Amino acid sequence: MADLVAARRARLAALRERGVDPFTATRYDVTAHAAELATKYAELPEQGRAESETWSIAGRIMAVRGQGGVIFFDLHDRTGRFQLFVRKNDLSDEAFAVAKELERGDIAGATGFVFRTKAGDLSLYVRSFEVLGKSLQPLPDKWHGLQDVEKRYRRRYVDLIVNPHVRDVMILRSRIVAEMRRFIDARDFFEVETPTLLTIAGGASARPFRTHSNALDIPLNLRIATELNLKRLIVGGMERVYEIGRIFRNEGIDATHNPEFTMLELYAAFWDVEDMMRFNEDLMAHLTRTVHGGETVMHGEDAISFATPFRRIGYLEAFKEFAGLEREQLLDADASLLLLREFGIPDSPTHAHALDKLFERIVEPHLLQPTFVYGYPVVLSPLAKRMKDDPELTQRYELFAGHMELANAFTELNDPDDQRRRFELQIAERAAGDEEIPPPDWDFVTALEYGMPPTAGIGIGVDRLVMMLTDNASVRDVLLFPLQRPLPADAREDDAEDAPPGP
RNA sequence: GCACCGCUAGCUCAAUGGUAGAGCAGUUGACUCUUAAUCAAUUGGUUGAAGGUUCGAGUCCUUCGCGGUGCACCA
Repeated sequence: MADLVAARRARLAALRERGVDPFTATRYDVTAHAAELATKYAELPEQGRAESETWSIAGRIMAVRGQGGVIFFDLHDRTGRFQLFVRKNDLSDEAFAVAKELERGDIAGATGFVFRTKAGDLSLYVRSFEVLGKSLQPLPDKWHGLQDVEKRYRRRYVDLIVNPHVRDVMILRSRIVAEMRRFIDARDFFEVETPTLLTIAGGASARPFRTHSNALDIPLNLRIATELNLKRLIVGGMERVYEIGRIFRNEGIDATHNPEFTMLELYAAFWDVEDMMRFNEDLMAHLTRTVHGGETVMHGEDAISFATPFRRIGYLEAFKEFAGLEREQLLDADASLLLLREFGIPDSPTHAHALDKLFERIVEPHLLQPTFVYGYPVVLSPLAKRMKDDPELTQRYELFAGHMELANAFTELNDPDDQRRRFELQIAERAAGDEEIPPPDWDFVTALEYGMPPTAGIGIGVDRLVMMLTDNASVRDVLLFPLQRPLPADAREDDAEDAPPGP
């Protein structure tokens, strides 16, 4: 290890002796990228030379193939690979000597013209080049890349350098979020930013991360949802708002849960849940079409079609269809607890909790193709408006695909008295031992007392959506820097500061 | 939190309880159209950590660390 770094430092010294210091370089005038050149010169004939056009390309050297008087380099930039061809006879002795010092991992820029080699490969015939940076660490195997998942997550930069697929996924994620914004902005929504630091973290059910404000000397929580603040903006008359923001939940970490994740929440005054369902369908279809390139998405072994309209099934109807269960068995708290035993599921502290467990066991396994499940019981939906003709259910749906929950939407409850009663019920549930129920946010009830227009809202888990559209089974593979336990040597901040990585 | 699996050279991987190895990378040399370049030579190890069993441990046992998967948890 130390030897490999020492060898690279020796190369650095050799470059400096020749008057080339890789770390003094500042800017490089890039006039072309690898993929552009490949497209532009795709028709260049065998042995062709486009000498009249000069290009400058820059990136990381990922392979060096010395051949005596000529050297081939594989240069990688953000668009892909391009080969550089350096010939001793066409450079000064000094410049060729510098080229010979370049190694895998170094950053370089090269200027020249495009030609086709005898082997038929497009390459840049290098007239001049510049060393733009030096790599002092050895890169992983050029053929196998970096396989060790722990190292991939801890040193994502190395993963990105050697595993092109990782970069592709992250670029696709960026495009998904961009397309999402474009689609929403075209429908006259305001993008807003609400606080992540809150005295009461409400709007969902999850344990929050706790922190402390020195200035105010008060405890604070990181938000677990953006819901309540966004609805305050609806009360305030902003009518259509959304936020794509980071949410923090102090809970378990597994293939589909990271403590911090990204959620889109969007609210539209004067819409109801049916409007939202159509919006949701159109958004999903738009994303699969523009970003994924087709309506059908592979999910492991399964093909999932996002062609609209999606399947719709009632919440109670689903239980009936998949397990023959009746309304009373679910909506009665005691009966639902009996069902848990029947299905061999551990006891639940609350009715709401029991229904979630039953849904997960009985219904979710059937939800491969995109499906709206609508009409959630009011006990599960403290912020949703009741159905007009069935007040035990709410105007709420969740969208599932690939057995994963992708979206949750409802017509928002805007009756302050009903909202107050539901918060009071939650106090009881919290007291009954469900630590994930947040304390009530009474100011939100006050906001509703000022009057909120009828409104529909939706939450979409961006990470899971990206998982779906990139066929990744783990949320860590769609996050650039998934949370990892620090290594023992780095666990104590003081020690970490005492021992910087040596030269 | 529980169970199982994994951790060996910079990377990818081998090694019945019996001398820790290969390929790539690196180093030295050859080579003016290579592309996993080739050819010749060559360096490199606290086998995640600490104990234990044994004549002898990468291998068996215990504890610990980190990761992965499953379960539990997670509207």
